[in-house]
Amino acid sequence: MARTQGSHSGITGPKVREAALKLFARHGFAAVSMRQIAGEVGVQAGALYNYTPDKQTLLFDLMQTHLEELLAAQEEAQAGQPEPFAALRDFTRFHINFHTERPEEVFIAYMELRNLSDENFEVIEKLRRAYEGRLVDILKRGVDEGVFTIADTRVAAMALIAMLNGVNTWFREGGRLSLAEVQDIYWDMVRKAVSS
Amino acid sequence: MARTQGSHSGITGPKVREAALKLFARHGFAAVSMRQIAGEVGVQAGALYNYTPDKQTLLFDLMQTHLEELLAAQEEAQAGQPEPFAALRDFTRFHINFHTERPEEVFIAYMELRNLSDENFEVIEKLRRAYEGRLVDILKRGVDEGVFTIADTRVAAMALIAMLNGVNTWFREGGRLSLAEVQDIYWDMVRKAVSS
DNA sequence: CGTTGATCTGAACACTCGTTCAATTATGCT
DNA sequence: AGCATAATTGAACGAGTGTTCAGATCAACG
Repeated sequence: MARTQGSHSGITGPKVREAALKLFARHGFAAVSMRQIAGEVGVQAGALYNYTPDKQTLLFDLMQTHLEELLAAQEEAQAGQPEPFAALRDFTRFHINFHTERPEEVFIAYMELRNLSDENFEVIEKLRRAYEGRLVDILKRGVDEGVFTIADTRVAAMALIAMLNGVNTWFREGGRLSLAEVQDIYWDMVRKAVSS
Repeated sequence: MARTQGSHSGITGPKVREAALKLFARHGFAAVSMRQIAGEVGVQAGALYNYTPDKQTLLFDLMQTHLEELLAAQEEAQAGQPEPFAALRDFTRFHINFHTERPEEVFIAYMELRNLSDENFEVIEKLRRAYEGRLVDILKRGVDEGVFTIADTRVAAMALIAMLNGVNTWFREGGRLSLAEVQDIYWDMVRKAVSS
């Protein structure tokens, strides 16, 4: 056997990314073999190399795509909100919404940084910092306009993002709280944390 | 060659744990081989099995020791502080202090949970929840006494711990901010987040 | 000083790993 | 219908995996 019936890069390609995403998130990059990914796709290991030059690049592509989508979505959600208070509220809700919708991507993007090569790490780190910068900008504007009271803008941004990321460790759709309730609870804490 | 000069379980034992700690934190459990650990200790791989029944137990022991020390240290730091406000302040400072002092242990305890067997995971998870419970208790007392205003105690505890854990991702001794300054900045945010 | 038990080596076992590639078959265009 | 090319197989490569264990050597105690 060689080329199989119905095989098409437009079908197998996404399948490979989905399988890698699922398995990397569940077991970790280093613990997942190319043969496992191939098995999940329904193909032999060799076939994966039509879709990625190597295992590491497969991981990198997943991370890069995720972070670029994050930045694009955030830009759209925030589009032209000049008021710092409303901007921070929107950022909080957007962050929770986007991250709970993509638990696997988020998990990988935070857990597998050390499995990236130096060059790949730099690219990802730059994207991560860009997102962080969006929040820093909002906080700075709020401080300038006297709306927020913050001891250290940079630290506050890190603290708030860490807090919001925490949602992913426990939130499950259909649990005790709805997503809207969670968003309200966190916005309440964020709001108070930057108030006087 | 066989037994080497100066070899002693009282020396090699701790060396093995230190090497495993360092390497697991740096490269991840799955990416570190027993031969690498042995190399770091200055011994052949087989000798490690005088100190652990297998690789997984080595990881488990590191996590368990860390969490038990965390619980013990927290208990001492908090000893008989009845006032919720002061208790929360002490908890915040203690948490930051303890975690920045042990970045490797903390990193492993959060990143390598999925490499634990089911039974080992349960043990670690119970310890983690016990620590979380300490904060929940403080928050509940504060709410009962009317000192804190919190929408959801459980969620607030998760959010605050996530926020405090975030310190470890960026704080470096000798950087722009001293540990005391960081503690003050975070306490300020924690305090406001649970206020009315 | 001799002996016992603790400690380590070095080789071996049975797999698994990421990656490559010639051969083979299906698809899509002319 | 014929042909180029896209997609996949299956075997192979060399290297590395956790773990076991007989045999060798050292430390400590009587």
